[in-house]
Amino acid sequence: MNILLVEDDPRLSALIRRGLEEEQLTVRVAYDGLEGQQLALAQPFDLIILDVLLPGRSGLEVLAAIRARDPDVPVLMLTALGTTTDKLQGFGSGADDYLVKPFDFAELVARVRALTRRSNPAPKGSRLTFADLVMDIPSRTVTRAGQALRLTAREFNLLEVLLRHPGRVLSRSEIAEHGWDEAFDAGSNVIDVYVSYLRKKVDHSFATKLIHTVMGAGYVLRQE
Amino acid sequence: MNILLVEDDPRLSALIRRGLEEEQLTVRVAYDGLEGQQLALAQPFDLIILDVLLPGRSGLEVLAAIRARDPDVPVLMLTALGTTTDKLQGFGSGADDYLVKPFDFAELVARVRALTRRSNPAPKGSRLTFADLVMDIPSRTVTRAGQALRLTAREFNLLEVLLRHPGRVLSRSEIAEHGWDEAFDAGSNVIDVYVSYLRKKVDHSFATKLIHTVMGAGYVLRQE
DNA sequence: CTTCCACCAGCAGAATGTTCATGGGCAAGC
DNA sequence: GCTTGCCCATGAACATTCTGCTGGTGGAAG
Repeated sequence: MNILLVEDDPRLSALIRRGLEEEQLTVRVAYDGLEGQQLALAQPFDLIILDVLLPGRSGLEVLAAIRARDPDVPVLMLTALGTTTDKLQGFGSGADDYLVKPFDFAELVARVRALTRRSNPAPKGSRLTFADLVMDIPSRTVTRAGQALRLTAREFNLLEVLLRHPGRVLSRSEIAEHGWDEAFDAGSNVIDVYVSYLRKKVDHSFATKLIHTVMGAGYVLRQE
Repeated sequence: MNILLVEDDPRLSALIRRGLEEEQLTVRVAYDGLEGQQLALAQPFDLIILDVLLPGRSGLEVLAAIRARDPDVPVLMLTALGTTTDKLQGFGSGADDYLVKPFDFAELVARVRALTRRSNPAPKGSRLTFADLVMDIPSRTVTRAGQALRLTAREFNLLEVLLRHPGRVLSRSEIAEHGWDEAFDAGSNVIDVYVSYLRKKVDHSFATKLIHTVMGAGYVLRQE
């Protein structure tokens, strides 16, 4: 995880850098606004921590320049200016969070984590979960409430399709597209049959059912 | 933009609700933890504002339950507990932001905006709303005032047609075109019957009616 | 103000459509 | 040859959709 820290106070920037590196984050430091802006525009970062009061070019100007080019990168403003007006200016320029000095270092880390969490969609494709249902793709195992389920290949594929679109109603043809190979007879009831098999293994021995049918539409993975 | 506010203090929740509604946001309020959790799991929100100290079930427990199901929805914790330990607990449970009471209302709005800004690549056209009626297309769910409605396929189609042309009077043949397939007997009263079904589910148990008849012309979705 | 009539609401039951569960055929792997 | 997984066909159970009808409503004409 790559972080850009723009902070002119060398003592503070060193402190923050060291702390973040202990959290397994990679930190690049810029000591004035211009340098920060150039770095931010030159390479992609996962997060930018930006002081407001900077020599050369204010943090707000830098933020505006960054947002013009990249509206998505998370930016955390970090400054001694704590009035609501200051905060509104920061958010107004496109900041995602605003932390007032002096701050507790643990809180900074927590906010950094919160901002970066979403941008890095956890090792996706390796594990899908819904409620107490857990599917591990590499090992092709599925458990519900910790109890292992023995699924056949088709059943596994079908459940995978459902797990990739939780809460969304999937029509039979959508399911067929993802879980069956090209040739698929629309007049067949294979999908119904496999949903039935799946239910027997996934839902039958549990109180809360997860697989639901929506008449005239298809099937959904839904709680309740 | 749909927001769920979980806050037991009626004065404060009314205040926040009013303020957010002035910002063109739709707000649903829950007054205890259990209600909040049920709502959060029952329908998709763009943002959840969660008090920590709640009767029934603490905000942290509610957050954990939400995160188990939906790791993506932005959650802003809002509480009087302002120590770093409290904040860390909040972030640790999966909060995206943490605001300590008393707070400046403008800052809350700014943080709400910051959190919802990004999350909006919501496939447009995926949700239709009118007054307190919300239709979510992917999950094929419809709620009024947060309460789920069970609609059949036809009823759903019909309501969708109405929701796509709010305030416009739709003739029977226009409705038939969109909600029924080609072959449609003009001499039939099917549409009247389905409007009747819809009314029973959408309007009957609410004071303000949304579906209105325009004699000699058709039907219209209108408030008042 | 009353009458009339096209129009509409709502019901009940028939017709239709959809889904579920099952048994059995077939093919592949052991 | 036996087991296992995959698929099809069938009918029963169920949910939905439609039709036909009765009674009610509202507005224009008298």
